[in-house]
Amino acid sequence: MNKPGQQVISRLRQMILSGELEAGQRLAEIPTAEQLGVSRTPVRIAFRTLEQEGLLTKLSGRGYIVRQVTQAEISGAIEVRGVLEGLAARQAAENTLSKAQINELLQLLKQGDELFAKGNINEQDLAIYHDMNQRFHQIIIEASLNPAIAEALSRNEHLPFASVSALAFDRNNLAQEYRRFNFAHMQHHAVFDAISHGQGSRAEAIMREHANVTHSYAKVFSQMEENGERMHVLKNTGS
Amino acid sequence: MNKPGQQVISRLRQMILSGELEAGQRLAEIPTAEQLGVSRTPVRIAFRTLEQEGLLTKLSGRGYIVRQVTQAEISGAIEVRGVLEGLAARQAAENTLSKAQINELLQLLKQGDELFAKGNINEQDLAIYHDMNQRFHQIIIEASLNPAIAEALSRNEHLPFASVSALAFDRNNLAQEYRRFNFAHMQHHAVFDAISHGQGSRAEAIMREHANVTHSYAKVFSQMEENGERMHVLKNTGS
DNA sequence: TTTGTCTATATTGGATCCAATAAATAAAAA
DNA sequence: TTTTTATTTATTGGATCCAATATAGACAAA
Repeated sequence: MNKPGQQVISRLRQMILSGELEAGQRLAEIPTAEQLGVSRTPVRIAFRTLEQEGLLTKLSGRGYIVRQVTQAEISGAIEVRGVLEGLAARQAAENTLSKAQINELLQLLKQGDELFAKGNINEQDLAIYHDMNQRFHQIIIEASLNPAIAEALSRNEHLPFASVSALAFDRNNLAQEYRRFNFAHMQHHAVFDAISHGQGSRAEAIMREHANVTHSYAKVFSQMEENGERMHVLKNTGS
Repeated sequence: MNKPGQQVISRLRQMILSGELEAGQRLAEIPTAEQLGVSRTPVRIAFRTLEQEGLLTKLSGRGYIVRQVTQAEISGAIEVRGVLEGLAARQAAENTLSKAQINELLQLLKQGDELFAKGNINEQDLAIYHDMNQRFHQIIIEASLNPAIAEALSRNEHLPFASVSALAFDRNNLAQEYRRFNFAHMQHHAVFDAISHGQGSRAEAIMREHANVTHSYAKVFSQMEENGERMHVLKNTGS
């Protein structure tokens, strides 16, 4: 539970995902152990774990380095996410949603509708949308009854935009964000409709296109960061 | 390189993949360390590594257990493989194959053609086909220029049939296997043709169906094993 | 015979130490 | 001044030990 080993893994993962440990930074066992106040053993195990998660790269004799993430890597991961979530939607359509799943999806869709019914959106709304969005996607993945999808998606959790829980928005242009997320939410409706009617190909196509919206946004994000502008990313950074 | 740690990981992985350590079997640090002639430290790290690879499941106070693999898990993983390799073929079609890639693919296609030109097939031929098949798929994944695909596929390497390098055949019915692999190889031709002509959707559809051939075969495999019949699986078991 | 409690055993997680290896720095030679 | 060699420092991998925790077995009571 609260053993130092698990805490070391979680802490380091959080430090990497939050940017506290920047890409390119070198980490070694002894200094890290001192910094975290533990012996080397849990740090050694944490490093290997995070290496396997794709967050660290091992140097040959000088510790580990926080992985640089390339734009091509992010772009490719969004494509992978698109096909995997598309497959999840297809398989969910081929299965029968449970009553509980239907009810929860309807509840989430209604929750989203209420956000957009106001005609505008603020950051608090977007945090709510984020949670609703995440749960909506999770249910579909669960409804696929295919553990390999969640497994394959888990490899993207550390990449900006490619994580199923990631949500990026431009805080300086909330009117545009309102329209964009409203569109995305209407895609949620369409996916649910397709799944409910057992329309696998339709569900898959919508869900793949749903991920492509993130794709174009990742490019805008890169340009804004080059221009020194800031974009806000909402995602989970916990273990 | 040949440090005990790496050897322990490789050795255990091989023992699991070969069936020497059977699904459901329990492993603990101390007896395993004794058996392999090392201290507990590399065994501890190996267990965690293999847990992250999906080969072991941790018990709460009694070591690890070799993971049981369900038929649904295999089936789902083959689906995932289909969409990922389909995406790879699509992206390869959207990129430009290098001269070297084209030449190697042509060489591999020719090699396969020669196998089938004889009008029959034996186990030695199938071993050659296996290597040719594996390399063919690898090139397409490389040509996609999308590292996330290989990354996501790597999660399936331990599952029967879902690994890109797996090739199953019924050694008691080589005439049927001849026809089946001939068909699969003609799909290779079709995929190459689609990619060469930049036909992304066509390439993706063929490749997805190509994986589905494995799908139906995995079901036949289950029935044969229940009937006590043996089916031969060619795949890589190395690290 | 069954259930509860206590004890013994098995097992893991972490700390510490030692040896091997890699990298950085200093000193010597060209 | 530059290059090569030697030395020092940093770092990792593995071994061993200790403490904590979980599990199994033995024993007593109902």
